[in-house]
Amino acid sequence: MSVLRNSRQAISVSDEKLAARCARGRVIVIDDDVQILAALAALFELEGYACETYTSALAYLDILNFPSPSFPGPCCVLCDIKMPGLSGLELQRRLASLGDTPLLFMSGDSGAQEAVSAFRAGAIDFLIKPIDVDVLLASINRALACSSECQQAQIRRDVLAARIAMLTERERDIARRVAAGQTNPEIAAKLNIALRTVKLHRQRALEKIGAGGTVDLVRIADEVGL
Amino acid sequence: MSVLRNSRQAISVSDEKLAARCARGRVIVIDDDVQILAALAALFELEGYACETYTSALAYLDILNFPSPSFPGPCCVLCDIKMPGLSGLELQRRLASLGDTPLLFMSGDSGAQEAVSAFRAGAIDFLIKPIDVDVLLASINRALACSSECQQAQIRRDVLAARIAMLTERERDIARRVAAGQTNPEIAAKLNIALRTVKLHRQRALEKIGAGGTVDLVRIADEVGL
DNA sequence: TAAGTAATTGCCCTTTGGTGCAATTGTTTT
DNA sequence: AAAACAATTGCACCAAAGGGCAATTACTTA
Repeated sequence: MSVLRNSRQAISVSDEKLAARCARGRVIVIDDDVQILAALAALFELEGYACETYTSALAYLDILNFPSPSFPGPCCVLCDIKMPGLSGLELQRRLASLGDTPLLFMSGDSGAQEAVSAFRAGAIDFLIKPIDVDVLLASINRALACSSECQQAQIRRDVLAARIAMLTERERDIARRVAAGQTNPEIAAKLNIALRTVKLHRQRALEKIGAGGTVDLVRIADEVGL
Repeated sequence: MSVLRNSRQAISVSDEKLAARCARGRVIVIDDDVQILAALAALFELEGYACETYTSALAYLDILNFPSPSFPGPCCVLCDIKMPGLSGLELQRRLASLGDTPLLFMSGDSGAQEAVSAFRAGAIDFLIKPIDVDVLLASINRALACSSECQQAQIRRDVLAARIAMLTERERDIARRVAAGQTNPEIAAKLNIALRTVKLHRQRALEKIGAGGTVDLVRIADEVGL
């Protein structure tokens, strides 16, 4: 039932459907039990999500090393905590430095200690087997919603950061001062340059950043820094 | 060893020391085992924190109902999860609606389920007995630091909210529009009032809010709303 | 009823912000 | 060396922001 997909596969005719599913949400399931993988994959696909399955944490990490073009959309990882090779908690440590994909754990007979470690390290949820389907789906929904938000915010930050990167040193400096509330004459005095020069840099900075006015600039400065 | 303190007690000569301890951090310990309470209280007092102990969740909630003047400072609750009467998780539910005091749980033989429930409901940590003293203190430190941050932010928001509450409807409306980037002439046109009037309200709003300029107003508006 | 508060407006003046036009200088890239 | 980019400045003009002064109107409160 379950189809193992990785992002390296060639573009095929089924990609349209896959893209649609990915847009809704992509669930990455990692478990050494193939039966469970199959069952979960079937469940998630039935719910309209895209699903990728891996039989080990390493297999998943391998895929991540190929920054292949994947369909956009929210994404979360559902991972068994007890697996041969890399355990779930170890995977979590390695993922932490990479991105901000929400991580959910599944556990059979683990004690409280593992759950605590998982949450401390930032896990978004910890599901104890036997897992209720509704609870699982609700949890996955939360995780995907969280991922979606993060991604949107990240995209916005990236766009703005790219624009800010286009500023020259002078422009950035003056934009910073403007965002700090300094007036043009004040800035001119501080930098020992002509008022006209300040105005010019200020204007250029606003243009490059794409801020409609000073008010926008302040918000952008507070959001992504300058 | 441990001294049970509640905020209703009369001001006494030892209050200076207590105030100093509270400023460093106040740990509220709830456990039905008096031995443990005594030991923890001794530990925390030794570390320079103020410590209040309660033998049941209800006893603590009772105290909260008397909004008595307490010394300011960061504060956290360390609570056994398994207690007669109100359990730790039930206490958590009731506290959630009250304030944002960080909550830490202690647990002897609880399963993962309780830890998961605690974290889902926002617990800041979950300590499994036997508890390592260093781990405990580190966790308490995190919680108090968190509390401190929250309190500072809350105070700031309260101050600003109080100022904003002094605005008249007109002033608030115009401040909103200014924060949204509208110019005085635009606002005047929208509201069908004279430019001079807009300027006056704008000026008054900035004064009352205590914003040095438009830049400040934008930040305040984004932080506490208008 | 008198005082106080809030909203309103006009006139006038200064400071800031926003731009166009034109030009100079130094550095970097092709 | 020519072209391109960044920083700089002067002059002039207009729009917007910030206030001072004075006055009117409507509504609420002591």
